[in-house]
Amino acid sequence: MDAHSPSSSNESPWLPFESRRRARDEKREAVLRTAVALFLEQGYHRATLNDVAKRLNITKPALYNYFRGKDEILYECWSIGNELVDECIAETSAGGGSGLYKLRKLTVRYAELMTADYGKSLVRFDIRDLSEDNRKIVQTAKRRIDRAFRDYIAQGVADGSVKPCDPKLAAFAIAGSLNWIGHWFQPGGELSGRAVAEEFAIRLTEGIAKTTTQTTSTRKTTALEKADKPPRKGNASREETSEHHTRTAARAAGQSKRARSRLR
Amino acid sequence: MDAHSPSSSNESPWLPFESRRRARDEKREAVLRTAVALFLEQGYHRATLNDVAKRLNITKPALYNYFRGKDEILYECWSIGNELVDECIAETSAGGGSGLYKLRKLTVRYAELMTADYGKSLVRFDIRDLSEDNRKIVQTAKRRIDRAFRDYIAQGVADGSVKPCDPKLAAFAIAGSLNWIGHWFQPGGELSGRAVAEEFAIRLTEGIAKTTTQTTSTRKTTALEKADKPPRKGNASREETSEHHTRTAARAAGQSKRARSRLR
DNA sequence: ACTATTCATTACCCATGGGTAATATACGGG
DNA sequence: CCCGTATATTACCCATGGGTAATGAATAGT
Repeated sequence: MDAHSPSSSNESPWLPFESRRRARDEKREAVLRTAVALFLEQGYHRATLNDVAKRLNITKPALYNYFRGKDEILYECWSIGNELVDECIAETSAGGGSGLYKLRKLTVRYAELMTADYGKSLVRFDIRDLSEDNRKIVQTAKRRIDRAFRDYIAQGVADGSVKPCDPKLAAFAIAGSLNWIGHWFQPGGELSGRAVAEEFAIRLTEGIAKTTTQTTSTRKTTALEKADKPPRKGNASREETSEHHTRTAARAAGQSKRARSRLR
Repeated sequence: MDAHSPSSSNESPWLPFESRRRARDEKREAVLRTAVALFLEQGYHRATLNDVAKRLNITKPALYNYFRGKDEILYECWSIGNELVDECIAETSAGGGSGLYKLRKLTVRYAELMTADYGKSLVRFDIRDLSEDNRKIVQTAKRRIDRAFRDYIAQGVADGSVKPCDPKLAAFAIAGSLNWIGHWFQPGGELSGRAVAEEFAIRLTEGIAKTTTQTTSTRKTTALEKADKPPRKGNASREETSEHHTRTAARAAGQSKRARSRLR
């Protein structure tokens, strides 16, 4: 599994340190994966830190090596989900296309996020369980997501791909329906997350689209095929911020910007 | 306020008893009104029974004269909301009309419910906070609501008022959007509950309706005007079950069927 | 080998809050 | 006038669970 055995004594003295740091981050993420799953299946208040620890084969105080407290764990779970959404928005905004095209693209991706744990955490967790500071961050982020939907709709109205409507209410209607997926979707059902996402993307946007899509429900192509401007796909401006851990003595310092690894 | 002063000694010995019972029910409902408001604004777990009592100018143990415990209060709040929904469904099913008409009727009413406290309790409260028995009741009721949406859609597909689609997914999409209203709507905003309901009814059904409604958003007529079969309005089969209190010695017996007074 | 750091454990603290017991007050009926 | 019922209060119990202190076992670096 690990490629760094401590056999060769000198040569690359950084690796042990790096591998330690990596191991630590992996454990941190394991805590979050376990926590988000447990918070979702039992609810934040019913799930105890003992439960989380037990599922990881450790004890409660060990968790405090990685997090300041329960609410910080909650926040970090939410934060991962938020990063995933931010990526969706960034990619959608970066790629071109009509307002309708962007709206559908975001809808598909967002819907699929709602079928996975970290996505669900965005809509199932209660903002009031967070600290004052984190709560403000979350509120701001929520507004940003709402803005994305509204902007795409407004853009679609402007460029003619979307029927004239109130972007605010339309965004509420679409996002609400998507958010609700996070409440009812259970993996293992008859529908895969992807299938639900595709279906919802069509259903939710056909009402306001100028170009009426055929909804025969037996279609097997992607939800985006009919959008009026497929963008050139390829390099989508992968900005890699390469945030570095400044881990010093302070145990479990507030490191809300975790290394951008392939989570989930 | 009360018309029953104890001056005249005999004549109508029932009244004092009746008035006591009425007073009791009013207090019970006052508790529920306060509780639902508090549970919504603070969340069930953060809101304590002391908070509820304090807001009523009483103390915590006094609540136990009316309810067995916190979870029962939660259940009763939910139950009132559920009764309101049941009335909507009953009236909608009783009145005639096409599938689309019924779907829109239910959508409008349900949306408006979501803008009020007892309606919100249907979607904001966590089923896992209830006792085993009550949880089963709630789950059954939720399925019944879902069934209503699906039935109307399927009926619409059958009678040609709704485009062919998967009733299950369409119902999820519509109900999800409506349920989400209970999460974001705050009275006192720029939009009234009724306005939101009307707008959503149009927006959510126009995607699957065969008869495309004009969505100019400057329209001021009701959401139902274009439906293809306005039913004869009038006596809508008011079944009054006339449930009676069997209040005996047992303090706060399980009286999940409260007197059907004008709540809210 | 020696030492410092990391990370986990056991044992504990204690605020919170749902729920109960004992008790006081008001009131209707005989 | 007294009693039973209903309803409220004060004072308390105690299980729960987040969080901490003291401590022990690995491991890296010199």
